[in-house]
Amino acid sequence: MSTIQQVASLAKVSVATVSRVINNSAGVSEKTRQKVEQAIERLKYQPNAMGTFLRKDKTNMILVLVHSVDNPFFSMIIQGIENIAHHNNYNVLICTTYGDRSREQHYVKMLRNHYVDGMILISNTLTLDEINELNTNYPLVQVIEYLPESKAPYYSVDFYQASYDLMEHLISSGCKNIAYVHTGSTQIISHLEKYRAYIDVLTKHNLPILSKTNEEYNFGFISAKSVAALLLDENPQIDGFFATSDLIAIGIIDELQTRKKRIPEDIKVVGFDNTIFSSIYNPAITTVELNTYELGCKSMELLLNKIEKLEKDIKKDHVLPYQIIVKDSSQK
Amino acid sequence: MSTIQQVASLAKVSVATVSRVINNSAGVSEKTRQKVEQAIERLKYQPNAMGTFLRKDKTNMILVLVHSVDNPFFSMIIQGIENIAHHNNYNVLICTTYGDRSREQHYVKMLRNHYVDGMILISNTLTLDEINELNTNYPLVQVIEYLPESKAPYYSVDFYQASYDLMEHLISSGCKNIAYVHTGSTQIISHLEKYRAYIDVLTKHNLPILSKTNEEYNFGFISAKSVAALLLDENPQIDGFFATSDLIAIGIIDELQTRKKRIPEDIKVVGFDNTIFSSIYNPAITTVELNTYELGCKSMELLLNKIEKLEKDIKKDHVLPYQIIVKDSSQK
DNA sequence: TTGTATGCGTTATCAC
DNA sequence: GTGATAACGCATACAA
Repeated sequence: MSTIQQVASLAKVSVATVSRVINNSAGVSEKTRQKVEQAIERLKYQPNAMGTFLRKDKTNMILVLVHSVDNPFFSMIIQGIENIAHHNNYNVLICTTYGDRSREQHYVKMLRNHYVDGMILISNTLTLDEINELNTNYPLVQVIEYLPESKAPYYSVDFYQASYDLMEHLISSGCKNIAYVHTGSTQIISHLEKYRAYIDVLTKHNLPILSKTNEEYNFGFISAKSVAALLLDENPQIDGFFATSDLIAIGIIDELQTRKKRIPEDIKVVGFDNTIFSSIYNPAITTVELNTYELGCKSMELLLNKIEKLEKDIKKDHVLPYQIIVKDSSQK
Repeated sequence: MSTIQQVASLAKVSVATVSRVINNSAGVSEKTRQKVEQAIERLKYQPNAMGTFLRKDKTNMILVLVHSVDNPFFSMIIQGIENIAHHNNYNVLICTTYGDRSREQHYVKMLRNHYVDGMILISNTLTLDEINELNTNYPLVQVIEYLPESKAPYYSVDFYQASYDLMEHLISSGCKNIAYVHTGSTQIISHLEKYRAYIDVLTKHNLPILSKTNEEYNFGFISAKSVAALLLDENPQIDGFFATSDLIAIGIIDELQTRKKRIPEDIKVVGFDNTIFSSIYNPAITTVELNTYELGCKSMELLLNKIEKLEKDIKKDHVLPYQIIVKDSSQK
C-alpha cells in the first residue's frame, strides 16, 4: 500500500501537489499533472479514505436503520434513498436491527462516532428522548414509521385515511364481520393509525370489532396464519380480513384455503404496501400503494439538506399520497 | 463535539491517560479512571472513529457485495455473515449492485481505499483478473457464486449434484418432458452447473431437452412467467418444470394456473433455495435447502482468518451439503 | 502509574 | 504554479 508521500517522492513534487492532482484542484500545470499521474499509476496508489475523513470530518456516508431488508417494502425505500445518495456522492450503509435493541444502539453509536454524516430511521425502537437528543446533535430523518411527538422531521403516509378507505371498500363489498390482523411491534405509528381507522369505521357502521395482534413478526406470514386460525375458531361468522401488510394477508389466505374457504366469494381480504407479494399471490391481493421509492428519495433529500445545512427551517411533517389498489381478493 | 484533548484538560490528565481509560488498558489507577470517566460524562465525549481507524489502519468493517437483498435467499446468507461478524466485533456493510457494474466498481474501491478490512462476494460481475488481483492484495471470500478458476477461496454447494437429484426425482415421479427455466445472469456458476446436470440426466434417460433462459431478472417471477408461456406455447407436451429458484417456480406456476393446469397432477414443478416463498405458495414448492445461513457464517469465519492472518494456508474450495425438500408441487 | 512525543495519511493555509 | 507545514483525533513507544 503506497501513500501520498511515496507518490510525491517518485514524481519529485510535494504532497500538496499530489493532493491537488487527486482532487482535480485548479492551478496545476499540465506537465506536473502528468508526472504525478504516472507516479500514481506506477505505484498503483489508492488514497486512504481514513486520512481524508479525519481531515475533512466528513465521510459522505449515511446510515439507514431498518428492522430487516428481506422484504420488498423496505428494499424499495432503500433503493430510493440510494438513488438520491449516489447522485450526491454519498454512500448508504444499510443496518438491520431485527428489532434487537443492542444492535440498534450499536449502530446509533456509529452516528455519534462520526462514522457517518447522518441517519435515516425506517423502523426503530428508539425512545422519544433518544430521538430528540439525536436530532438536536446529528442530522436525522424518519421515514414511514415515526414518533409524532418527536422533533425529528419525517416523511410518511396518511395511514389513517388509507385504512379508512380500505375499510369502507370492504363494507361496500358486503362485509359485515371484519377482523383486523397485525403481527410485529404494536408500538409503531402505522399500526396505531390503521387500528384507529378500523375502529372508527366499524363504530360508524355499527359493526362488531374483531381484532388480534401478535408481537412476533416471523416474516409476517407465519404469525398471521396462526392468528387467523384463532380468530376463525372463535368467530366463524368472519367475512372480511383487514391485514396490516401483504405478507400478513398471505398468511391469512393460506389459513382460509386450508379451511376450504373461497376468496373473495366467502371471505374478502385486503393487505397493505402493494409489494410484489400482492401480485404474485393467488388470488392477487387488494392493497395500498405507498410510493415507497418516492418516500425514500424524499427522505434522503431532506437528510442532505440537514447535513449540508442548505435550508434553515426544515418543515417537520411530510405526508405523501397513497393509492388503493383493488385486486381479486376483495372483488364483490 | 468534544475531543480527547478536551477530556484530558477537564480531567487534568494527559490524552494518553484518557486513551487508556477509553480502551480499558491496564495500568490506570482507580482514582484517575474515575476522574477521566467523570470528564467524559460531563462533556458527553464520543471518540471520533476516524482518528482511531487512521491510527490503527483498521476499521473492523467488512463489505458484502451482493446483487440485491430483497430476497430471503440473500438475506439469510447476510444474517449468517452478520452473526459471526458481530461476535468478532466487526460491522457489516451491505452493498447492493443490482447488476450495475459501475456501482460494483465503486464499492470495490472502498476496499482499495481502506474503508473496509475485507470483502465477501455473493454474486458479482467481476472478471477473473479483477478477482485474482483483489485477492492477492486484500482479504476476499466468495460465497454461493464464484469463479472456479479464480484463486480466491469460496464456500458454496454442489449445484450439479443437487440438480441431478432433483431431475431424477422429477423423472421418477413420471415426467417425460421437462423444461428448464432460468432468469437472470447466465454467467453464474450455479446456473451453469444446474444446466449441466439437467442435460446429463435427460441424456442418460434419452429424454428431450426443452430449455429457455432470460437475462432479465425482474425479481425472478415476472420474467419466468413469460418464459414459461413461450415454452408452453411451443411445447404443449411439457409435464415438468425445473426452475432455478423458488421465485422462478412461482412465476411458472402462475402461468400454469392461468392456463388451468393442475399442479402436480398435470405438470410438476421444482424450484431451488428453499426460501419462505416455497412454503407460502399454494401449492408448496419442491425445492433444495442450501443452508444459506451456515454458508454465510462459514464464509465470514474464513474472511476473519484472512484478515487476522490466523492460518497461513487457507483451503480454497469449500462445499457444504444440501437437502432436497419434496413438497406438494411435485408429488406423484 | 502517568506524561511526552511521534506518526497514521490526508487537506488546506500560507508563503514563495 | 509549487512547496513547507500545521492540523484533523487518536494510540502507543518510550521516558520519567
